[in-house]
Amino acid sequence: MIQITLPDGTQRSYDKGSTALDVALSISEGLARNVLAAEVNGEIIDATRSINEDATIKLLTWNDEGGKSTMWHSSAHLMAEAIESLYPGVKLAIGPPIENGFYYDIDLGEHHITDADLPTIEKKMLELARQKNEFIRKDISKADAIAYFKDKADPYKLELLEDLEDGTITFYTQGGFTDLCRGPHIPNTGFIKATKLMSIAGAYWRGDENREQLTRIYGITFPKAKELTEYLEMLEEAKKRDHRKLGKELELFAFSQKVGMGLPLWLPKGAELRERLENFLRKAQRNSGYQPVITPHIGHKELYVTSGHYEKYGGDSFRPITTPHENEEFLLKPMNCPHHCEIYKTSPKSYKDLPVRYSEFGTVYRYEQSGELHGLTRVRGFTQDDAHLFCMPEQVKEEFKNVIDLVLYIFKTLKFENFRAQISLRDPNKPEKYIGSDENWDRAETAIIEATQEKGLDTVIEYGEAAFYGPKLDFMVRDALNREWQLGTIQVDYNLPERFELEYTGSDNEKHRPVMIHRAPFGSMERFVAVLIEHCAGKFPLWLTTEQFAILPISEKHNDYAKKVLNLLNYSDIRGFVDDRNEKIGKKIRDNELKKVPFMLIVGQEEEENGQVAIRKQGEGDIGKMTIEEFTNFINTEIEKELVK
RNA sequence: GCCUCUGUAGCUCAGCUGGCUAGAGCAGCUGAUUUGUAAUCAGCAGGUCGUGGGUUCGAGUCCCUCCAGAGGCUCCA
Repeated sequence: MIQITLPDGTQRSYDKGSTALDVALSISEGLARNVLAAEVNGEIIDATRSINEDATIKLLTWNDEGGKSTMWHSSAHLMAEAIESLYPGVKLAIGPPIENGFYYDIDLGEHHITDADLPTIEKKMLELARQKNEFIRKDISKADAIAYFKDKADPYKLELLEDLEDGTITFYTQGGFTDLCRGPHIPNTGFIKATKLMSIAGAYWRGDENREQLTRIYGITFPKAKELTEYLEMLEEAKKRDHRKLGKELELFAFSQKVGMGLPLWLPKGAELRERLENFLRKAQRNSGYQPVITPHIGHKELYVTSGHYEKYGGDSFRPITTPHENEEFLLKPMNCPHHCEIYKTSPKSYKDLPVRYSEFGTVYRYEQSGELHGLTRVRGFTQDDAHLFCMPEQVKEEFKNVIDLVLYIFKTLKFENFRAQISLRDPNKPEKYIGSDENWDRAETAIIEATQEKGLDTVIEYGEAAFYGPKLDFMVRDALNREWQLGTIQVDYNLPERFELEYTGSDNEKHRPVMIHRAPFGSMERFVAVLIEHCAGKFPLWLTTEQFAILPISEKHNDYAKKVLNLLNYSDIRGFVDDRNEKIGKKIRDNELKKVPFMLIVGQEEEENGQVAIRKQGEGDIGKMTIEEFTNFINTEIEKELVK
């Protein structure tokens, strides 16, 4: 007999060789029907494998990550089986589960698969799934495994086998399909009730662009058809929120081939939105002791040779610009920090001057491969909400805390409630990778950790993720659809103060080297606006949006009254316009709803007679009549509610 | 950069296996209408079918080049 401990702590005895499925069955039949795999002593294995020793086990169902990934791994095998039967002779590479589903990399040889073929494969998969074929695990010797794949002439599996040790190799078979696989798998294919193959992509064998390009097919499966429908609906929702789509519809930004790809053009409404965001941060920064600076868009090549950026990035960057006669070389500014270092050097600094905080909305240009470009999130020219803080080593912690406050203030105001902070530290085993003294690194790393703790931040520590010049703290934000984006960043830098020979005079009258902190709460205005658009689905907070209200006259007779109302409201510093098109009221309402204007003020005879406006809230409908003054107070209160003190 | 797919009017799209002067809706312009909570009606205008080449009696449609966009390009049996 063996002792099995369940997650709630209860212990039960079972015959030696019992399976997780047996355990589930002894608890309830319903549970047994849903068990996909089991975590036994921390390792995920087949629910059908014998357990021969005392163990702590957790039964994994669709509700567990481990259950999902097992199901998707098995789905990859199922897809491979379907493809192999439809396209004989294909060579299989790898087929793992991923965050949302699975993929399989396949060398199709003579065959060619396009999107139009995917439904056929899906159909075949479901047909095979309905056979409820069991996944059968089998230990196999390396020699036999090699023989098997030599027979199949599959070079990829043979290459994988090279790295495996005899005695640890297993095959899994379901129906007529056998694959080299570590497992685990679900008990049988019958669990797979719904499947959708998402896309076809190219992928290099082992991610190496010098090797064979394989065809990768992405897919996802579900135990219930309804869940697939819900998943597809979620994707539709994501599409509706896509900032590229909304950016076009709401006339926020555009791209032009003539201007160049990856170079965004901010349209009037987008520019106004961005300006408001910038001013919001400017104000917060002024209150936190930052000083504005402005630097040019290009800089002498020497500047970047000094900073080290030229050596590191020069080859993968835009080529230098040269002056016509002297042949002096200038670079498009890839970063603002070297310029700020030169500003620091314009006057001698005393310890009494520190910290010095220079801020700039600095536009930088970086070459990105054409395939990497994506809407506003990945561009070649963008504006960082950059600042560089120069301080004494012992001030690092305090400065970090101040920056964290600023970042949290911004996130709170814009309602990014789901975020996570990642601390990136040195790789303790590779000290040679980093510049700066151990003492300073220790101090800075401790400072970051303490600062985040004191601010009550939920953080993850990643060792070896620090830049060579210093540790950092990054903020990853989840948008309304649970997708994660890196936005704000705070980085300690020992490198640039050294390279630019920055100094300050200490209280001991000696020269010392300051520490530099780079920080950007938004990251870049472009990326931030993109994430913001997707986060709020284009319905910006009232304080930020360009058109807070639209006044809709019922007929042209009321245009004059509408303009009078507009003047009064403009006078109170709220923004809007009169929709005086010769259209019926229903049409005006529809158009302004689609433009996501937060409030519509409908004015007709009644309102004109009583000095009122009829308010309609975007997405909600009629909310009653108010006088101009009442509306002014109402909207100001709404704005007030949004802003964080 | 590489792979798969896509590229028709400002926007969203139709145009089947190659065959009359390339269509629709929205947006635009002109006019009528004077409107009460998600699309008033009529007329007009708008396209070198991404680009360049090729096949053909004939190309938006087939083939190749290039350009741009979308999804991908080790989450390792």
